[in-house]
Amino acid sequence: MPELPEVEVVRRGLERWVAHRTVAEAEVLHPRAVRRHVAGADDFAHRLKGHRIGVPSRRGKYLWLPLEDTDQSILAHLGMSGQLLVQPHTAPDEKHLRVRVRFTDALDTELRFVDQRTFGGLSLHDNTPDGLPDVIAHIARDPLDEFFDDEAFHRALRRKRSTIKRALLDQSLISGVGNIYADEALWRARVHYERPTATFTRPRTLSLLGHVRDVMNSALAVGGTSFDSLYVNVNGESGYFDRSLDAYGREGLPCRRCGTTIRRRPWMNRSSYYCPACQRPPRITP
DNA sequence: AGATCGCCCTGCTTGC
DNA sequence: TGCAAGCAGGGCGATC
Repeated sequence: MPELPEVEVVRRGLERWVAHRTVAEAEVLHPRAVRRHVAGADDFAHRLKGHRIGVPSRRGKYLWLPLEDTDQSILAHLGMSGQLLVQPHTAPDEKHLRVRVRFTDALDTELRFVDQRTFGGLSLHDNTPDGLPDVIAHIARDPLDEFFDDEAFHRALRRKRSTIKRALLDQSLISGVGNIYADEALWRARVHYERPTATFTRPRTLSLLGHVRDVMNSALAVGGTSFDSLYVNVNGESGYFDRSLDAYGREGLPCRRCGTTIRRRPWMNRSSYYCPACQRPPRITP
């Protein structure tokens, strides 16, 4: 499941292998992969043709490739299973290949969007004056963004009548955090996933943000080592970092801090993993 | 109007 | 053994 660290690894790969190349031709093999491009697959392909790719950017789990000499960008979201791969022309088509982009230069590689579950996709959008695609203007800055405002995040938490994990997954409050890194950061911060956001003190918020950043930076460091010149990204899963997870996916295993058995609880049609001793449930108020 | 729910999608795993 | 249910889950539109 690509979250911020995995998407950043992809962005870096694109910067190295795709930036500054000119599109010769784009081919959409599955219309659902470009469903956010309202004008349709043919329009998407047509508009890419002949344009040079700029330096890729990222916010949260979204990344985009500016089209030079236009005021537009190719927006990409990997969803659950999406991959952006740089492959030799001769590599056989992947089973779930959705979009192919060929370039005008003599390099023997092309860009491929491969996505089994098709939750992800590519689309073309106008940029806002800030240079980000207009359709993601509502996505908050992510915790690795130098302009992320910790104080504003704390105030937003205090205003909300919600619980902390919902807030961490709310991409309009803080972006880039998914189910895995939410559980990991909460475990590190010793906070239960259902703690009401209104109970957060400033030190607790800042501590949690610190753990969010720590776990993402650790994952990013490991993701970098799995980089391969053929593959722009990792493998679409958690990369090598899954070996370092302390909570997510560890139901029935001992907490690495206190030895108590890690629990899994159904939550919002997914799962929350936590240590019942380190992460005490909030007191129920009548 | 903010919070919550349901749907989209496929392949692997689990259980009867 | 075979089939079906369960599970993975981000984001967005609909609903309360």
